[in-house]
Amino acid sequence: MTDLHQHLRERVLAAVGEMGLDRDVADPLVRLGPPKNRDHGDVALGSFQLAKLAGEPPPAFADALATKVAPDDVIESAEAAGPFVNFRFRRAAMAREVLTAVCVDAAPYGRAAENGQVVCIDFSSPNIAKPFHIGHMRSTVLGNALCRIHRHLGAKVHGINHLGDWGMPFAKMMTAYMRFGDEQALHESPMRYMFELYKRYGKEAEADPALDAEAAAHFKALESGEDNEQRRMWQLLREESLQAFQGPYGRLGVSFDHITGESFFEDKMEAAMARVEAAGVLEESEGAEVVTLKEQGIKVPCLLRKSDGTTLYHTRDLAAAFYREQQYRPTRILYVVGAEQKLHFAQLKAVLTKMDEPVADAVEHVPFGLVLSKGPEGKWEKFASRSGNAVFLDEILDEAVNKVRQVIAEKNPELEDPQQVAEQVGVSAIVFNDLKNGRIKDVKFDWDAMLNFEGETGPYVQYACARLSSILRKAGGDVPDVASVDFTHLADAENVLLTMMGFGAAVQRAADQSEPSVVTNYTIALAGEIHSYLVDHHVLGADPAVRDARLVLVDAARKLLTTGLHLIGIPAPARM
RNA sequence: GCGCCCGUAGCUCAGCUGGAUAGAGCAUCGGCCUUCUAAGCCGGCGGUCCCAGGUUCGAAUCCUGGCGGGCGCGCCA
Repeated sequence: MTDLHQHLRERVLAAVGEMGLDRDVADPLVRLGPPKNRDHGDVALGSFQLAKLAGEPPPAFADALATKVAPDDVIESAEAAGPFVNFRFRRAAMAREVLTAVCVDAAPYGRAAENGQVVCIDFSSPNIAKPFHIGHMRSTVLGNALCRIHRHLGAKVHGINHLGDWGMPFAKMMTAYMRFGDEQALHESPMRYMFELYKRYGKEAEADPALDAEAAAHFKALESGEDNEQRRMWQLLREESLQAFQGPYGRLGVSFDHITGESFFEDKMEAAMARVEAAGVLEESEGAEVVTLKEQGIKVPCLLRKSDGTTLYHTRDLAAAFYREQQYRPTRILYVVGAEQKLHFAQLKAVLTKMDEPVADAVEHVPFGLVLSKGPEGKWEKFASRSGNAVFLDEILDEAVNKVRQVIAEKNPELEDPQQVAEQVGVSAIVFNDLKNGRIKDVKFDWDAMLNFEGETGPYVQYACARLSSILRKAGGDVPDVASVDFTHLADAENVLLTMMGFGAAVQRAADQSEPSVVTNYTIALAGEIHSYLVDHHVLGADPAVRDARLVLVDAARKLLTTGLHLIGIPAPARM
């Protein structure tokens, strides 16, 4: 909440108090929000519930409330409109509040002070025995954005890459490599080659079921902890793939605080199992060790040890939860993992609950939809890496970057370092597209839409930043001191200012709902206001006092847009 | 079969947790470059908010029941 909103809220509460309502009772009913239509005012209050409390008809109550909130140096007007009260801030006050706060980097526009929250974010976590394809991108970019958003709000964030470097998928890759692998080919192009092995294994295992048994045996040998061939194989493949993954991570601007894959918990699983057993919830079933969860409302039990004695995904996630709790003391642990694994995380949380472990409350699955591609009949269908039509992320990014390069050649041929800008804009277009819609929605991977850089796209927002940067550059680089600005000159920038004031609320909502798209859409809205404003408000040609005020506005808008983009992992080039 | 998710303009989606006349972008049609980047701006067209009940002063939003699509349901992750 901005200072202006805080002030308004105080005034409304005082007025409501004068009207005979108990302040504490009324407090939660004072819900100030943006009005349906901006023409109505800056902030609206539906007085239905307050009126009910006062025993008056809403329109009469709204009328009385509006007269009680007299104008002051912040509030310009309060007008009743039927059961609603519409408030307007003084334009100069809005400009002062926003521009000053942005300028000194104060919260909620700038990064907040430590707030005591500790948030673990388990994201990306790819199965490194598979190629890094488009499907891996969602968790990666969503998690990266959530890390940045929580950090901005003052949380201590632990971004964790819980690599899938253990278990059966890895064992299958080992088996394929040990049967028909070639070290030379592996070194040449690890990701491509492993994808070939992956496909070949799938094909051969279909014809020869013995392959899966072999893989299971290899996994058992690996998990024995002995220094054997399997372990050396595991090490080799793990290093190669991890290396190969650095490419995509680098291009996406993603980094991790901890890369602790499933294998990291190899020596921590027995302790975890002992803890489950000590809690008295472990049962034997058909030769396996399970925790039944009927009383938690989940029909299927959670398997923690297979009948051949080896561990499972759940075992490692459980060990990881204990480890994170003891190591980081998190208030929240977010698992940014596809919606198809909902049951898995419900089980994980239920097991911890049944064990009476407090960390259960921190566990929070952040599910997201699938990536779909257009099928032959125009129907949206799942990307299937198994059938071998997986699209490598690098190819997608390259295609977008190439398209951007063309656009640059066409629109801004004199741009220096077009290659770097193309990379920044092209990769962002793909990332932005992924973060634009609510995460639970399936992403429709539509080349035409993604390579169109007009409208609600990453380039659209970056373009706004570039235009602002250009103005500042042409002004000579010196932005006037905020303290010297006559804010009355910015009355015509009310739409920009109002939108800027919504920044904090957007970031907060994104964090609360684990929904980066709120920030993405915010950047679109602000960029739109800026584009509109710049059309008929020239900065450099204006009278000195107006010019100074507008320069400060431009500088603040650029800062805020840059921050917004940064929060979703996207750079803001100064020229494009 | 059971559980969960989704259903809003031709297409892709918002809709701030129940409020005012349901909003954007794309596509389409029309207008705007002698001044800071036209990857832009302004306007037109376009709606049975899947259907039927219910709760409420008020429902796209909450509840029940359908329909359509998707995902999941013990030794994979």
